[in-house]
Amino acid sequence: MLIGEYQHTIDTKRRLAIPSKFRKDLGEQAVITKGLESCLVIYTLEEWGKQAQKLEALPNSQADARNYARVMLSGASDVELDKLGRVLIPDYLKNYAVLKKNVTLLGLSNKIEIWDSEKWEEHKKRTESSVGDIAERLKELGI
Amino acid sequence: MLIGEYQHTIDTKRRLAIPSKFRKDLGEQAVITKGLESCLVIYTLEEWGKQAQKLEALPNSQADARNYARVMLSGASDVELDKLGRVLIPDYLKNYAVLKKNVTLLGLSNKIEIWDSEKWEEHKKRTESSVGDIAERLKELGI
DNA sequence: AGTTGTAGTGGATAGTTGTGGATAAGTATG
DNA sequence: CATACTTATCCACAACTATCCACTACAACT
Repeated sequence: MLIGEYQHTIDTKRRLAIPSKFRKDLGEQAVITKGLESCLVIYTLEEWGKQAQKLEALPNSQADARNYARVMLSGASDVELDKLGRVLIPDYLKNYAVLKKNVTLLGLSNKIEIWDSEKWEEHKKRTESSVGDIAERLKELGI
Repeated sequence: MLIGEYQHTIDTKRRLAIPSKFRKDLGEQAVITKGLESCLVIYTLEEWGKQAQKLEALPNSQADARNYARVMLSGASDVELDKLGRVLIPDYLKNYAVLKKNVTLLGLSNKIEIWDSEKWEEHKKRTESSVGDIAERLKELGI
C-alpha cells in the first residue's frame, strides 16, 4: 500500500532495509532514482515501466528530449532486494541525496521517497507550518 | 534492464568492459555505432534491427535524411563480447567520440551510450541545471 | 512473565567484476 | 621468408558485491 513514515539506517556497505510493509509491493526488484529536493525515489518495476516508456517515446531528433532522457535514465538504477529485504544504494545516488546513516522512508502510494532524516525533519517543519497556505493554493488548481 | 551510470576504463588495447548488469541484455554480440553529441551507442542485435529499419525508411529524396542514414549505417560495427564481457572499440569510433582512458557508460533503456567521462560530467551539469525547463517544454509537447 | 516470531542491524566469507598483463595466432610489409 | 605489427585467447590480481549467518529489539500471543 506504500503509506507511512519509517526511520531506518544505511550501514557501512550502503545497504538499506526496506520496511517490511513495503516489500510485497516491490517484490524482488525495484528501481531507484533521483527525486526533487535531493531525495531518492523507489518505484515498483511496474510503475517504472510506465516512466521509461514515456522517455523512450521521446523524439530522438530533439536535443532537449535526448538530454532529458539521458539524465532521467542514467540517474536510475535497478536494485534487487536481498533475502532480508535490503537494497544496495549506488554510490552516486547516495551522494546525490547526501545520505548519511539515518534516513527516513516515506510511502507515497505509488512510490517511496528516501530522505536524509535531518533534512526531512527540517523540510517537514517548514512544510507543515505552511500546509494551510499550500492547501489554499492547490484549491485554486482544483484539488 | 539497461539503466544507470557506470565508470569504466578503456585499456591500451582498446578493450572496454561492459557493466555486468548489461551483459545479459546484450548476449554475446552487439552493434556499436556513432551517436549524437559525439558519443558512441551500443545496441542489442534486436534493437539495432529496429533502428536500421527506421533509417532505411527515411525519405530518400531528402539530402539531410540520406546523410544522416549514411553516417549512422556506415559508422556501425558489430562487436563480440569476450569471455570476460569486454568489447573492442574500433579505432575510428574511439577517435570519433574522442575517448581517452576514462569513459562513462549510460544505460538508456533501449541502448547504451559511451561518453568520455570528462565530457559527460560537463554535459550533465549543463543539462541538469535546465532539466526543469526541459520538462516544461516537453509538457507542451504532451509528454 | 515466557515464548515465539518478525524486523532491523551488523559482520564474515565466498564469489564476481573490472583491470592489467602475458602468451599465442594472425596479418601485413619489406 | 623473416620481421614487425596487430589481434585474439588466456590467466592473475585486487577490489568490490552477494550470500549467508548471528545478534538484538520489539510485538503478539499464550
